[in-house]
Amino acid sequence: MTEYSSDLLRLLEERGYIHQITDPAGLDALAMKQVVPGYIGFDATAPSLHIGSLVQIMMLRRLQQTGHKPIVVMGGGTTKVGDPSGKDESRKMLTNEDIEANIAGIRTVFERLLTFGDGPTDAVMVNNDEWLSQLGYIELLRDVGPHFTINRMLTFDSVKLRLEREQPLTFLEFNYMILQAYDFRELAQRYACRLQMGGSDQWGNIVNGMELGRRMDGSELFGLTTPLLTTADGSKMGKTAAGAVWLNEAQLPSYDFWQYWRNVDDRDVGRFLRLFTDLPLDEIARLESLEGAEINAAKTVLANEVTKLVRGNEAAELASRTAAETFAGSGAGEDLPSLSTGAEGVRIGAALTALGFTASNGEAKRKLAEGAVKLDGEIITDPGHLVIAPAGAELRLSLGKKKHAILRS
RNA sequence: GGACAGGUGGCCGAGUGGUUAAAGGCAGCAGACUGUAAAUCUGCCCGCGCAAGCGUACGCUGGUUCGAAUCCAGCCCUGUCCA
Repeated sequence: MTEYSSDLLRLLEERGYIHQITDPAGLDALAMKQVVPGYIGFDATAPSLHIGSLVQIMMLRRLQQTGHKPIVVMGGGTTKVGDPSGKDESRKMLTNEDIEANIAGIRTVFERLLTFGDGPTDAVMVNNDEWLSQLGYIELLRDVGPHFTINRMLTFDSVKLRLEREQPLTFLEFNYMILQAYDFRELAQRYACRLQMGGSDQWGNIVNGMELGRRMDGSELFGLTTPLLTTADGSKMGKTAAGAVWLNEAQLPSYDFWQYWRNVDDRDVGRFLRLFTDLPLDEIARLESLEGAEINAAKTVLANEVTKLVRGNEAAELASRTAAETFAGSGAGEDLPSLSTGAEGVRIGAALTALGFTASNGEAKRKLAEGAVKLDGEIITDPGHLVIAPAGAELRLSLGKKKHAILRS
């Protein structure tokens, strides 16, 4: 690997963010002599991003940490179209109101991780709907159309895969890459943006944008992608079957967020510490070298640090304390989910479902039969069991080893 | 517009009239073992009901039949080739 002279590329390199750079030497030189405005685009398909986007968010943070300017582009306009990259399924279309609400939700996370403002290295957030919705079709065709050949568009993985798998790819989606290319060019004009970053699946889109900027305005633009983040068992990060690991509290309680990091695969600990925390590298090296059960200490650090960044100090402390009490002692931490049994009590299966531990009463019953359910440490198998928490006292209801809740009257 | 192929449970994929709530795999959950890890083995895996039982389900609508995911008709959707 190349030795970089700029703080930016050195930091990104040593922490494992770099997969490909269009012109490493050129970007390195640029970062040495000026503030580089760089952007990453985010979808506005949900009211929160999930941890699959966290690498990108952290990369903007690194950009700012090394004295450059992060630009967060919310894909309000492109969300209306839908990125076909890496998907076999088309995505459903959203209304303007949905998209607005989603953007407002997503913004909160960025405000924790980046410093916004008007200064030269302050972050800004823009919605690409601002310019995309202004575009006239004829105008777009005339200005941008000549710079794209269908021949080349067909060679991009996002398109090629769909075709090879004989999956539908609509004209609407096919246009996504043009709009994203247009974004880069527009940002270069508006903010003197020189760099677009993204996941490795965005390489084609990024290169298109660079090309478009060069052909239309003669600007020299750069692209940088991160490796596709998979967990050690090979699955894509951020999606569990139980649902995505959301960054916003409203979509996922901080206790669960903390638990996600606490439970990562041993093999992922070092990598994640480098990517998702600000801890110094020598400290990370030490944590990473822990072996056997010792590595649990490193996982706790990981969970604490990431939760602090994304959810704040208070949430991290509470989640961490709750975990210690719940798993080390036999107690029950205050941050556990809780349920009121009322005076009449609740059937134990219904309680499990109400807490979200089981998806249905049927599943709850099966888990009971399997002996997976404990009430205050005692295995309960009777699905008719009525739970009444005595006034002033707490009962601890558990499904398996990891799901715990507090029952109160 | 035409010919052909196809649309099955979260995903992949068998099933071409009855013991089919639907093989098998993946994913997932739980148990054992552990370290709240991985690997391995075991069990579970549509919903409602304490239960007997009931209700839904194989693109949609209708039909044939004692009985349909399976047969027939129309429609919708997707792909391939042709115009």
